[in-house]
Amino acid sequence: METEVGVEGNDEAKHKECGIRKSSSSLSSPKQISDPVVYKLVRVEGDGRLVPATDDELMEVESLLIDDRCGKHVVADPGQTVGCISNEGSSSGMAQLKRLEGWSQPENKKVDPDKLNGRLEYIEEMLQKVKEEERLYIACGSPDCSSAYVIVDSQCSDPHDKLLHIDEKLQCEIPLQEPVPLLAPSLSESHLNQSGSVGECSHPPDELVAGGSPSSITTKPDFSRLKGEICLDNLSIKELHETFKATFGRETTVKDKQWLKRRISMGLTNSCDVSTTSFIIKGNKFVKKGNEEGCNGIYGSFAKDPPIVNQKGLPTCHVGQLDYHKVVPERRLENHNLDDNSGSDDHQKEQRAAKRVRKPTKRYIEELSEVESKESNERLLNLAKNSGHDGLISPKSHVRLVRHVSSGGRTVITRLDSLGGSGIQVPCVSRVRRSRPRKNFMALLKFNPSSMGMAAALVEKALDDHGFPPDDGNENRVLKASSTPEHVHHQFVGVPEKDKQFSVMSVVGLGNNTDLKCMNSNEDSDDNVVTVPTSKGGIRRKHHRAWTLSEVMKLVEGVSRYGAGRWSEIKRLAFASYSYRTSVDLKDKWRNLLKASFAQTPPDTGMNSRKNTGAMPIPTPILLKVRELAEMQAQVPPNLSLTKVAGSARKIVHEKQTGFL
DNA sequence: CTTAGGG
DNA sequence: CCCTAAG
Repeated sequence: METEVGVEGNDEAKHKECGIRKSSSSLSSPKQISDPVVYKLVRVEGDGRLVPATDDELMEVESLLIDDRCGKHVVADPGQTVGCISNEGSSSGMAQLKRLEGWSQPENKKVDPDKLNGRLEYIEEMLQKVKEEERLYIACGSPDCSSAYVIVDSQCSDPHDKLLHIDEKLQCEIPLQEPVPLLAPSLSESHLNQSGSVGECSHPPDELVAGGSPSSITTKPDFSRLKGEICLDNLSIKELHETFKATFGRETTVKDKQWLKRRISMGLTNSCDVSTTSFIIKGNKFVKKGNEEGCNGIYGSFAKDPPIVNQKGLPTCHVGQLDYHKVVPERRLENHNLDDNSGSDDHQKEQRAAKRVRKPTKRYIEELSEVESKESNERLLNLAKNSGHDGLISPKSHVRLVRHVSSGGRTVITRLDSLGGSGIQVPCVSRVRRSRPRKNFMALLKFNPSSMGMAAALVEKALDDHGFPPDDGNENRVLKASSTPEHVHHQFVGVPEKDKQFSVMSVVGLGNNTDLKCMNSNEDSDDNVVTVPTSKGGIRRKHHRAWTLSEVMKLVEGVSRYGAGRWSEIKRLAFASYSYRTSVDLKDKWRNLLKASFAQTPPDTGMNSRKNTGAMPIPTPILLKVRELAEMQAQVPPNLSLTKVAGSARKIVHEKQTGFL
C-alpha cells in the first residue's frame, strides 16, 4: 500500500481550513482563509486504486501546510505554536464535510503523477523546515513547548515509496527531539482516532481495502474522535492542568489549551497499550459533567480490543510504539491492565498517578545507558554536527535522548524514560565509575605495607578515578604497578585534590600504623584481589571478612541491648574495635542471622551437618537467641510467625514489647 | 550520616 | 558484601 497525496480544489474544503484556523490560536492570517486550494490525502492501494485518506491523514497534511505558513510564528513564539495542529473544531467539521463530499467520488481518485511528485517534494521541503524549527526549539531551551510537528502518513509503506523516507525521518526525529513520552504524534493520533483499529497498518481491515464502503471508513473514526475530543474540549485550562498532572505526575504552566490537550491525549495514549480505553475513561472522568454516558457507551466496546491491537506485529510504521512497549516497566503494564478491568475507578488511577515514582537507581540508569551509550553518542554527534540531513537514526532504540546539557564540565545526556508514566527525564550517564572510592583504603594499605602492594592500590585508585573500568583484570594492574613502581607518582598527578590528600594520608599512615595487630588478628588480610576463591570453589568478595563467632555473639548481644535497627549504636558500642564492620555490615549480618535462624532451627533436617563443614556453623544456641530476639522485636517473618512462634512466644513478645514501649 | 532494602 | 534511596 502506498501513500500518496492528491490535490483537489474544493469549496467545501475551504470550510475545513477555516475550521482549523479558527481553532489554531492566533496563528492564522486572514489571507489563508481564502486560499482556494486544499490538498487531500489519498492512499494508493497496491493495485493502483485510490482509497480515501482518513481524518488523520487529512489533518496531518493540513497541519503540515499550515505549519509551513505559520512557521515563522512558530519560531518566534513557541508558547503558542502548538496550536498549529488542531484537534478541536476540525474533527466534527471534517466529519460532516467528508460525508458531504463522499469519499468514493471518482474525481477524488484521479491523481496527476506530476502533481504527485510535486506534492512529495513540497512535503519534503516542509519537513526540512519543520526540522529546523524543532532544532530552534531545542536550541532556545524551551523544552515544554512542543514544536509543531508534521505528520506524514504512517500507514503501511511500500519500501519503494518515496514517502517512506519522510516517514522514517519523522519517526526518528520527533522522538529524538520532542520531550514527550514516546510515540510519534501520528501514532498516538491514529490510535485515538482509529478506535483501536491500528491493525489497519499492516493488515488493512476489510472496509479499507474494499474501498466500497467509504462510510465505514469515515464515520467510525470520526465518531470516536468526536467523543474523545469533546471530553477534553470541555475542560478548562485549570482542569487540563489537573489532568496533565494526573497523567504525567508533574505540573505544567503551559496555558495553551491545545498543547495541554494534545499532551494529555498523547500521554494517555502512550502510557498504556490500551490507548483508546484509557483515554476515554480518563476523558470520562472529566466529562462526567455532561457526556458521561456518551463516552462510556461508545468506548465500552473497545475496552477489550487493546491487547489484540498490541499483538499485531506492526512493521515499519509502528516501530516507535513497539519499542515503547519494550521499555515500559512491567509494573506499569500490570497497573494498566488492572485499571482497565475496572473502568470506573478513576480514583485509583489518580492516586496511582499521583503516587510518587521511585527515582531510578543509578545502576539502572547506567545499565540502560551502557547498552546504548555508543549508539547514542554517535547519534548525538550526528545531531550536533549535521544540521542538515541526519542519517536515518535507527528506530530501534527505545530511549529518546532528549538533549544534553553540560554540567560541571561533564556532558549529561538526559533521556525521557517511561517510568511510572510520569515522563520524567532521567539522566543518562555514559559509563561512569560505579563505586565510590574504597572506604577501607587505608586499611588495605596497612595490610600491604610492601611497596608493591601500595603501588598497586594507588594505581588502581588512580585508574579508577580516571574512569577506567574497575574490574578489568586487577591482576594486570598489580603486575604493571610492581614492574614500574615509579609511575605511581605520575598517576597521582591526575588524581583529584581531595583524593590526593587522602592517598598521601594513607602513605603517612603507613609509617605509624597504630592498631595493625587488631586487624591482623583476622584472617583474610589480602584484599588485593577482586575475588578470593574459597576452598570450596566459591568466590568471596573483595572486602569480605568472615564473621567470627565472637563477632556474631557481640552482634546478637548488641541487638538485644539496643534493638535491631540501631546499627550505628551497636557498631559504636559493641564493635568499637572492629573498624571494618560498618553498621551496614551489622545490619546485613543480622539479616542473615535472622534468615538462618528461622530457616533451619526447627526441623534440623540434616542440613546442619552439611553446613558445619562450611565456613561458619553459627551454633544453634546463637541462632536460637537470634530468633528469640527477633520474636521479641516482632521481626519475625510473617509466614513463620504463625507456624513456629505462634504459641510460645506470642505472649512474651507482647509483654516484652509493652514493657519496651 | 544513618537506616532500610535490593542485588 | 555492595550499592543506593530516603530521611
